Amino acid sequence: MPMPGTAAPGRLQAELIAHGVRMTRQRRIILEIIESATKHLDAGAILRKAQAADPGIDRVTVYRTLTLLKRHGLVDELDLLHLGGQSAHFYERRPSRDHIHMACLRCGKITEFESQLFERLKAQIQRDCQFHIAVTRVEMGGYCAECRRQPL
Amino acid sequence: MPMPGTAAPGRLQAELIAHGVRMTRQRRIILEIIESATKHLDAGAILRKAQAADPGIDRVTVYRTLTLLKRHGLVDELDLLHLGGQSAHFYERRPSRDHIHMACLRCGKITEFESQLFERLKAQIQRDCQFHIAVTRVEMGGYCAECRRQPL
DNA sequence: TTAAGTGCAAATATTTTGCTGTCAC
DNA sequence: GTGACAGCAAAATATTTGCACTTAA
Repeated sequence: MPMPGTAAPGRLQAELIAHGVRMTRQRRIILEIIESATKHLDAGAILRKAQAADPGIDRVTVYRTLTLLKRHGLVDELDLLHLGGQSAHFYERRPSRDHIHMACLRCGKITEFESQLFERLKAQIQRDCQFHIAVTRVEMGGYCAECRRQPL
Repeated sequence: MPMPGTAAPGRLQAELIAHGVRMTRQRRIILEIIESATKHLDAGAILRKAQAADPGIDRVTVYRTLTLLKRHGLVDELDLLHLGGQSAHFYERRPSRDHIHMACLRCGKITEFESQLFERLKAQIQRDCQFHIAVTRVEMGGYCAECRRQPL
């Protein structure tokens, strides 16, 4: 049984192929990196991991693959509130259920949280605003339980 | 009576002064632009408006003022899902009540929405996750009522 | 075979930093 | 008067584009 949030290996690859997209050695590597990531990666981190598997992979290929995945709605793009002054984007496989990202402004930890209330909020928006939601991005900055216990 | 979402003119300036921040001609211009904005502005748009009022104002001054405002929690930074391939950030005065940003992926219109359900969601997170929320950023991409009525 | 994809180089976009002179308080 | 601020130049970071070669289907 897959862990929550984890999908069968090769799933992204299968979905892209189902969308009629051509599969290449470079894409397989990049998809595998995104699928097996245990934390949020930015384009630079994906590039570094990809080059560890195949030194010839170019930065541009990473960006183009990310664009492709976004276009097919298979990954979500996050900013995670630009912790640490970063202005890069982070990527994650689109989850089956939307979740909220909590970024600790002190230790930088990112926590994810699913909530039935959030599902209700989306339903309310779709109904009251006649707005059809395709993608959501919820980021909250604050202070995590651990940091709140520590002295300043 | 002020319009919803609108504050007394000079309010940002007063708040910065109250925080012990030095007030300059350039800052006054930039603050006034942010306060009177009717839509979300990015740094470039703020710069252009500022230079219309005072051609000597430098881009760097705009960025430094935005950093200052963020540090004092007086503006929020948004990405608005990078509609149109932008990668710039947008800024808005921090509202008294958090709201959700809805970005139409077809016409680009940004709509804001306040919801008691969202307040409940935040309360749930603070309670269940022991996470103290300092700033929120909620962006939803989708299709607005008008665009849904139009033929493709 | 051939349309799509890759790598390389260069360009673009956005934001930040170092430094020197200026101004708010 | 002095420490914070502004402008200028340059750098750093992040991402995109043009083009010739390669490859998946």
